[in-house]
Amino acid sequence: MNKYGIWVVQSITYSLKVRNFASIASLGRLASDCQVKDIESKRRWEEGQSLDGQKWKTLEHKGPLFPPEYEPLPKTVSFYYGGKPVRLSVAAEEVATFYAKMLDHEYTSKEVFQRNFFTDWRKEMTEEERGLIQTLSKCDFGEIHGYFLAKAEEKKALTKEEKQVLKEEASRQVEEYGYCYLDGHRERIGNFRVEPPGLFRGRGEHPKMGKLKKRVLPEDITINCSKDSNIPVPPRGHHWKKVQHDNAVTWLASWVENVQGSIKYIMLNPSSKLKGERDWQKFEIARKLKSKVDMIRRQYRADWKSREMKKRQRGVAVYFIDKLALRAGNEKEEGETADTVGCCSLRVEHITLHEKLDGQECVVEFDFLGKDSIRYYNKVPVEKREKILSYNRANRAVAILCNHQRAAPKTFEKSMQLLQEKIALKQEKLDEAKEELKEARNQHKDCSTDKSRKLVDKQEKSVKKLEEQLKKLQLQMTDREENKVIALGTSKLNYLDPRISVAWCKKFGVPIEKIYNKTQRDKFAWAIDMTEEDYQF
DNA sequence: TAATGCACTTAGGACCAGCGGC
DNA sequence: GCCGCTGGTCCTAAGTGCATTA
Repeated sequence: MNKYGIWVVQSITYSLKVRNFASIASLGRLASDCQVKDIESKRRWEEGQSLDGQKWKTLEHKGPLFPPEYEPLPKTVSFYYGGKPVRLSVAAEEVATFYAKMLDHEYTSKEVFQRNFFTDWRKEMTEEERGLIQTLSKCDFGEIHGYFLAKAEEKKALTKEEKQVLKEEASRQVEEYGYCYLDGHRERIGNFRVEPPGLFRGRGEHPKMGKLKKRVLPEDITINCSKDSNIPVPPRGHHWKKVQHDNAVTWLASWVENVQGSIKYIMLNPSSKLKGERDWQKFEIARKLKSKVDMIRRQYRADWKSREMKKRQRGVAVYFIDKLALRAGNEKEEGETADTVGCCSLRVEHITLHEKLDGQECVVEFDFLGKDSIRYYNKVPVEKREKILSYNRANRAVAILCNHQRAAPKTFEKSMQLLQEKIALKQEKLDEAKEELKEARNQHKDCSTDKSRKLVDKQEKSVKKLEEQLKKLQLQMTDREENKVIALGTSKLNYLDPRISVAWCKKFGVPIEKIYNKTQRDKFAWAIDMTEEDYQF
């Protein structure tokens, strides 16, 4: 991700946390209303918080729990190829059962899923099997599928006592493997089981759906624990990939999964001290952000007027994150995951700009797939900027490129001062109008009549009008400031193809008089006459 | 400085137990 | 007793972002 992206991403994290201010504040009130029952337990969260990145002093656990070995199918259950029963090798049969178990799922109807499964399945076959089984459509997993359905039914039909035995066995496993000792506290582990083999189920249109998730062996697993603790014992006949004692991390065991090459971790349960502390810190950051958010909002608004395109883009990105709580949108490797985006990775096709939509002006329509391929669809009215400013910026960019500079006009400071006074006056009027509107609304609420309704309408219009006038003056000020030492005339008259300007005016409904004076219109009469809005340079 | 690695959080969906209605 | 609904838990994919490396 580029520097701009990283800055945005950091800002985003904080602004997303702002979303939680209301709930955090209410929780805070709730907490203060309650008696603190257990000061000891509070201390527990605060004790030993290390500033040097150490996450624990002692860590002891039993290692992860492995899924059961594959149990071959009974002789009576067969896989069929081209209508004939075929006895598969254990490795190929196991992968076939993964597919058979999923037959009811929509996944198996998807071409990508089928292709990935078949490719990976063939890798597990013997030479002889590979020679025989060449087409998925000739494969019949029906009997295997039926076998597993029957097994599920059998499980359902177990007696109460039999179910109790299974439950007790599960509890025993949790007791044995589901806890660790961290700094002397017995803590629940979040996921103490190694993920079982199966077929990868990505979300959305994932290019790797159906690929074989291989069985994880002790030899794949790195154990993390205290040096002086009882080191977890690997299953008989196996050994760990590595045993390390890194207290800068919180995980107990890890391995690399084969489908995406990412690292999987065994970590603590959210109820643990470690996770609780981090959660607490997260909300503390959000609290700090609360005092900065006004400044951030002022900053991104100021950035919209920046001469640098990067800053303007950043300003818009942060504005949308703030307004819509979009995710940051990191870069992703193409073809490796589903095509999903966030704020910074949005593409042109995800956005439609409407001058008017559903009675509102300047509406941005978002339509994209976000995290987990969940569709985001939203129509958002945004703050309007004067189009003339955009034109002048383009003009200015050329002038800067060509170094068309000028001395600041002698009257510049004075005229800016006047403009500032005008803005202040307008702001005052706007404030007054808002007060009057508030008053009118209150009166209408107390005693609702036609007259009071009309008064509210009138005041609303007045506020809107003043807001627009104020915005216009502010834009004028920005434009003048940016133009202070730039001579636009030369580039406008000599370097900018007037047809581009004319087409732009036509496309966006900007009167040509706004950009060309009488002399310029005469000079460019040919362009005004011949150019349509779709003109391409 | 960009790319990559690593560690962590977030979040959707599967699964399961409990419950009420029929 | 069966069935469907609901809510909680578990599982793991899919994000984010800091740290490290090239």
